[in-house]
Amino acid sequence: MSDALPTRLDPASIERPLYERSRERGLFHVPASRVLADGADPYVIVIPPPNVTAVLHMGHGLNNTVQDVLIRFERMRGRAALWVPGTDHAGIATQNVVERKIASERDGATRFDLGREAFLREVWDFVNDTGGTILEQLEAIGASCDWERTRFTLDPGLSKAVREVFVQLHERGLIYRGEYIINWCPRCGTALSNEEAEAEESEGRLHHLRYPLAPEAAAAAQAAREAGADAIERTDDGRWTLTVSTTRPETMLGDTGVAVHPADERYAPLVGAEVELPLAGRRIPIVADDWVDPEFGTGMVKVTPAHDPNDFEIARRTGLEILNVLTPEAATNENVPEPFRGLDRFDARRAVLEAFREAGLFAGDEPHTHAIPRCYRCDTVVEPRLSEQWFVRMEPLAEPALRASREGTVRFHPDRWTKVYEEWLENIRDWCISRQLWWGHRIPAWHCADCAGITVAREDPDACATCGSIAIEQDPDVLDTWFSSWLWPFSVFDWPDSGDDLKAFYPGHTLVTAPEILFFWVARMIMAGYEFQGETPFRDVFLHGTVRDAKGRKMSKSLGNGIDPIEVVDRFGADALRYTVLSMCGVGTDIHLDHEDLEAAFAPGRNFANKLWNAGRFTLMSVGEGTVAPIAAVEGDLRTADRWILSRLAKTSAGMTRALERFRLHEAVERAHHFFWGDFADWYLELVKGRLRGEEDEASRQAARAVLVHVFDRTLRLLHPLVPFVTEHLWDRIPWPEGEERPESLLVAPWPGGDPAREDEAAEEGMAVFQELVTTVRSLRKEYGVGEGAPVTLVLRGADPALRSTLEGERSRLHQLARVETLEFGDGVGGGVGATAVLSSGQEVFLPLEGLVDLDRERARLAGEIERLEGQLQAIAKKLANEAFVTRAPAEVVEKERQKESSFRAQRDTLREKLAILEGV
RNA sequence: GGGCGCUUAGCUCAGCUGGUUCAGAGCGCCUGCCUUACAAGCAGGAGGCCGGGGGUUCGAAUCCCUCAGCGCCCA
Repeated sequence: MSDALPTRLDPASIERPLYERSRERGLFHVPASRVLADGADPYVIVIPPPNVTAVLHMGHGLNNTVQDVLIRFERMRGRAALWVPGTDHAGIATQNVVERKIASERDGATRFDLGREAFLREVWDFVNDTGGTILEQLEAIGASCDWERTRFTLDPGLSKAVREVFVQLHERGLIYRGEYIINWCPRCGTALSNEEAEAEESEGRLHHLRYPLAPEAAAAAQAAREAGADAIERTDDGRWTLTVSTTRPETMLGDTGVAVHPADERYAPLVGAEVELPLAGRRIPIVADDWVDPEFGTGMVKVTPAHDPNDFEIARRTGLEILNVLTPEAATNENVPEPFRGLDRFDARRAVLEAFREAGLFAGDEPHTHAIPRCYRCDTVVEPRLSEQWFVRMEPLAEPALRASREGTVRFHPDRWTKVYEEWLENIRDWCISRQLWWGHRIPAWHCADCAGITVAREDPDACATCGSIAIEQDPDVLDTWFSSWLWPFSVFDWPDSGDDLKAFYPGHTLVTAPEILFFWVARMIMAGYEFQGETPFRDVFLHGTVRDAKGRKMSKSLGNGIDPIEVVDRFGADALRYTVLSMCGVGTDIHLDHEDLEAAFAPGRNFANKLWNAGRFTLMSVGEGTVAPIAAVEGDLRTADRWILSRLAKTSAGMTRALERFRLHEAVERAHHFFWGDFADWYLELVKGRLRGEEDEASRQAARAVLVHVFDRTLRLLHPLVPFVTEHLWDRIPWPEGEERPESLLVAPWPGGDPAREDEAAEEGMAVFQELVTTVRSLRKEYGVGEGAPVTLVLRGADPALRSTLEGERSRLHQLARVETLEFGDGVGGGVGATAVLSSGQEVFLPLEGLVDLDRERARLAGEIERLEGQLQAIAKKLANEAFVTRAPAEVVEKERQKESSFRAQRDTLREKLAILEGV
């Protein structure tokens, strides 16, 4: 394959075909037999399933790029690397979308107008039409998922798993049904779990309301007042009142009591007395309960058992009545007096406050910042509501999950999430799993009309398990979507059927996700893993940051600050997208991308891919068509530069391996970049140009070709997980060393782990001197405006014989890299007018530039340098004079300081002498 | 209220187990280059009390305490 490559990479023309080819070759697919029969070491990632109706955003882009890097890395390391893709049915979200669609298409029709069956057909049609979109989009960014294993949480197999789990938990007594205060979204019309009700800080008001005490409580009120109860007051008309505070005044319509702390002596006389609840015209008792905080507010709280979880508990303990005053839509219901009936909760709030003002019972209000829970799907303010729901008892499930992190079986990266995870589990609360939706897994429980018994079964029952009646009806509710997601690590492998896939691929290895769903999903998966498989679903949890815009705001549809990854891929290529986000993917840090300037935002990736492309072009062109020898065959002809680049390669390979193993993707990218761009392209390619052109002997040319091919091959392997497309395109075109077997594809070419035997300190030191010399000459030339094309003479003084002979051999390289026309050596410090600098080892670098060098400027420059060195020397002298340092610091550290001192001194002395000479001119 | 994290160049961030000519990278900026792979590039440069204060240590951007500012999670 020697088709000429254009000077610019055109990602659009190469990416898709390469992806299709790899897929067709079956490189993404991992059959269980790879593990069970061939004994390959499995490496398994299950995708965090995106919502089936979602379209790809940058969060997905980052998340899946990270997973793909890990999968490609482990695949190259020879493991059976399996990445299972799929989607989540996303109960509320999907149902909302389809409900809106129906409403707009059919004149405001609701799902109730259609009926359950017809509505579900609509949803399925919608999902079947649009459901595959996001997975196809993943292909565009290069995700090497095993597409033969794509799963959907509503697939028959996964639905079977959900049902099995429900039944098993029910059998174990871990699922129960009961009436409790749950989080209710009045807009979605369903219960939510605690995790789905997201608290949001907001500025509200705390209202103080006066409740009159019943007349017969006057004496008790008097006593309380005397006991220091400031909240007990007498109004102008002689009535006694108490004051309570609330942020939700409308709930007072459902108050059934007022509570004080039992040990609060101020209110002791009032316990048992009654209050005349304003507006409602009811009498409610004052009760004592430990939950009340005497320090907070007045120390008296109104109790609204049907609309507050704490109040509900108080009512249970003290026997207060429970009165529901809101409809499912959060409007006031028939349990409130006529004037307040049928009002939306916020209208009711205003009406109640107004009524209190009119009655003279309003005791003022004040600004109050508090956390208001909102529905995580539609942002509506969640209403605590008394409702009969299904719950999972979580404490027994949490125990092994907690132990897993404490014992290090599951590790979080970054580590600080461990504590967050453990604290959540330590304070675990039961999980409300029923949802009043239609889209999802219907709860496998049947209610009997005759005996009220509930039948929970794996197969749909014909009769009540308790009384045998056939008057049974399935529970109308569906399960929380997360109730299927938490089974994902094994339900994708056909559990509860125990087939080869489960044997081969469970437990998995790495989970890659965002911290937002640590509780929702990650913790629950671990719990389910232990409960149903007896072991953790994965060992490592990598939690990456959030993608934000240039101002640090989270990307969102409503802000319009999102970036469409597909647009990025179309314009700059998947490689550019991947490289860019990876280069910013520091452990635990968010990623900032400017949505208003995609060109700038993705420049790092685009530039890198293009640079690689061009380095590849050059390599392929210069190596040419002839046979290439393996490295071993040219060992005797290797030059310092060859040994140097092989040494750098070895260190880079080892470093990248370590970085990827530790999920330090940003570091892997940085090492790759430094090696490829800084060492390989900037220096090695420049250094071998002449040899490749045949400016030296044939052996040197063949050695250069061999090293170039070898190093470039390994470089492409190292870069492949990061930028899979451009690397594969180039790799396909590399000539292969004679006698070596070419891997089937770059995707499965063995990962270069680093060869310690190739690390070569002598070569690195030699190159360092050469590089310093070149850089110094370039810098001096620039300082005095010697044009880049203009040749110059270099006088190097004080070089030892070894360096001298090395540089003798590099004359042409010095010419090429720094336009050094003539190289002269000398001893001592030279006279003459020109530009001077010193190498770190003290040799004088002198460019005779009569006429170009401004002597005053040169003197000032040298003086400045001398001053800088003096400063360094003083600092070191101080250190070395410190006996504590010399005796207590490790010997090699002290030795290093001594070396630095002698180096600085040599540099300074040379410059001083030079300056003295110039001052005499 | 409880917990966690962050603060290093104009911007976004590295800097691991305290010690390398330790203060770095990318982007941006300045100067010069269309050099036979690459102007999406090359060469050279400017730019920082490592948030403030205190401590531990022979030695602190790095460890500890404290203050300030910002952010996140839980109640």
